[in-house]
Amino acid sequence: MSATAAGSDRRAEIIATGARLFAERGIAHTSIRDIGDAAGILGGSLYHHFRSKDDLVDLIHRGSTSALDQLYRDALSGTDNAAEQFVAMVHASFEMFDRYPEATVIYMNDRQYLAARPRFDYLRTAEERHHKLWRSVVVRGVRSGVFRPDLDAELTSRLVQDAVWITGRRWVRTSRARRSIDELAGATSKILLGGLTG
Amino acid sequence: MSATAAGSDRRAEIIATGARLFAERGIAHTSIRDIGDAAGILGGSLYHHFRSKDDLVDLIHRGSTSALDQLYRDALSGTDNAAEQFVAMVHASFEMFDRYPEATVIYMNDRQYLAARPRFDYLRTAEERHHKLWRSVVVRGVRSGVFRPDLDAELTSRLVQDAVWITGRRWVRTSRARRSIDELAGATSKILLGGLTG
DNA sequence: GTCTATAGCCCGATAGAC
DNA sequence: GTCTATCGGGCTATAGAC
Repeated sequence: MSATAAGSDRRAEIIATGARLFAERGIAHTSIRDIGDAAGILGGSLYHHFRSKDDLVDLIHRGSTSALDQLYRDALSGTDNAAEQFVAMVHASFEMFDRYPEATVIYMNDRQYLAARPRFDYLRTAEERHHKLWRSVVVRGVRSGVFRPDLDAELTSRLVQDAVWITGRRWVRTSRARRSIDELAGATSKILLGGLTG
Repeated sequence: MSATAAGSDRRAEIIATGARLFAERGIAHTSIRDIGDAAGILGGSLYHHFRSKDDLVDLIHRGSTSALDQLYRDALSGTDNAAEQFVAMVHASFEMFDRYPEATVIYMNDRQYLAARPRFDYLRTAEERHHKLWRSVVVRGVRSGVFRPDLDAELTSRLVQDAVWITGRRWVRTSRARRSIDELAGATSKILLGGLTG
């Protein structure tokens, strides 16, 4: 249906505009009118395409969490060695940052906005689901003797997960053009892995 | 003067209430009326104590940056060994998180709010000033052979500074009672330092 | 599908009584 | 020093014309 297709194009364009502005200025500081202005449409008219501002926020994040689930699954299934799994998890994370840069930045910057709304609970549960994976790699590494025996699994896994995400945010915002994700993932995993094996 | 002293007490009480609410819910999501309710006063009456909401935000952060300057100065002056300086910098950071927990959390969560207002430029310049210190330790460590030679100074120093702060935020919010700052700083610096010397 | 126009709400801040 | 009362403005979202 051509009407639907044309509608989808406009819709996709507006989603992209909203994602860009939300990532640049934050959700709370970007009004519906701002998005309308940037998309060449009046604020009120956006409600023909979306039911609410949060629907738009939701559309930006839908897909990214399940994509990361799949990337982490692949990262863990390739090997049984904890150090190799760790490096693969770092690379998988940066692959996601590269595919969903706006969702990455918005999630990092607007945690409080998202946490205050029950409809975005799926983002928090995804983070906890992924933390269990990071934690399992740390525990396996300690048990198998690949990582140092004195690591606190909870502290270590939180630290590496947080460090990878915050490095990803910085990269998306400041140096995406200058440095490839493989370079960055390699340098990041080398530092963090050295701390676990050292 | 007793009137001034009594006024200062009330003022300090309101600052503490504002700091708590800003840290819990975020600045944008905490209204003047919210602070008034929590302090047992009407919103409008707060303007007898402060000129604006941002004045209150400012009072919460004033002092913490210069205190951190001093802590870092002391950390660096104690030794010339880069590894020891690194551990001292981590400890200094957590000392600051312990002394100014609300300022720490607000700074981490409301970066966008603060970055959008010129009056809070001093927070960003402080972060850059402190980053130069982290970077100098990394560079000194590489040059003196204490750290691995292949470290990218910019990436590494950003990573450790970010990782320390985000770990501090998590600690302030979730486990301040359960774990002392010395324990946490020790575990954190051990992991990060291992990545630099590994 | 986009427009005009506005309802309804919350916000920061102010004026003046007590 | 706190109150009552309110101004002026921005916001999300809606109703109905075109």
